[in-house]
Amino acid sequence: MEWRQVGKLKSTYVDALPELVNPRTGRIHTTFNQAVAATGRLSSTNPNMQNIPVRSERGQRVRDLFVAGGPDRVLLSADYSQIELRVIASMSGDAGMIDAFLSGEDIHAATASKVFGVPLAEVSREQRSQAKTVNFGIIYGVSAFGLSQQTNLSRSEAKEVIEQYFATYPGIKKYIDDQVAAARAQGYVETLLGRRRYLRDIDSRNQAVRGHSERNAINAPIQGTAADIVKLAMIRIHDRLQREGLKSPMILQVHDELVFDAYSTEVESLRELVKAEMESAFVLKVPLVADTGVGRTWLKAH
DNA sequence: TCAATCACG
DNA sequence: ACGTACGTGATTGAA
Repeated sequence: MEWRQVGKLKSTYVDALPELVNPRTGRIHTTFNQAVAATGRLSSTNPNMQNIPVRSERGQRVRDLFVAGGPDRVLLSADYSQIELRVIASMSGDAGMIDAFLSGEDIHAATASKVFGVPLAEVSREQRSQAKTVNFGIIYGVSAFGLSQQTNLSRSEAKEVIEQYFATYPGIKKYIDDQVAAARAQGYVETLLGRRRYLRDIDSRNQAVRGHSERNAINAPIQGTAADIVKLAMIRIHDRLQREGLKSPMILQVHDELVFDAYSTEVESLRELVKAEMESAFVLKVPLVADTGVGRTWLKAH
């Protein structure tokens, strides 16, 4: 497994990326596709700059190779905190999840506290980790089987955790049922901004095919609304950079993160501008929060 | 050309 | 009885 990890990093990144450096600019120039992903996300090719390693230690050494454009510059990274969970909280109107975000709670710990019925301060690492897995799973339409595969919970335990989750956040259960019903009635679901995903297999007699379509009905409005919001923020940031005469370019989008090649002289005003535009790009029933970081490398900007 | 694998959010 | 968590792109090796 270690051999495979090293081989992946070498062939896909260490060997391939230097070949893609433009001799004129000395930089790598990706292409962003705006009409590929079914949810409205961007995708990135030749090379894919949205899957640069970061999770493993060896992966972090690769990400550390991406540097600012000159000695007078730094990379500024700004990323949305929990944007998809905030979107489902808002779209579903679930009072408990909305309250958790309004109070600025650690959403995974808050979920664990409610689902497992323990005080917030007594949530164990294991409980928080399981709650985090459920929170992510819910966005994808996970089943008890899927959750049991993803955790060390048995199937029956996973079933109970999901039931407790829906008892804690009844609005989320309703959101899921409503989106699947909307897909059946209309043949599509849509984001808060009206982007549609058509689901032609929603009535399939093949339950695996139909199940896939139902999970798309659950997930697409969430992932798609988040994508819409990020795009709005990008447009507004670009406008303000131009209007206010800032010269630091926006160079990357990684779904919930924007990266800028910032001139050191501009970095503080840029940071304020970017954070403000990301957090006000669209008004939900919960706050949008964007965290920023600055560093000489992409890794260190986090 | 395709499936399997693995990198990311 | 059946199938089982969303969205992508690049590389590899076999057909």
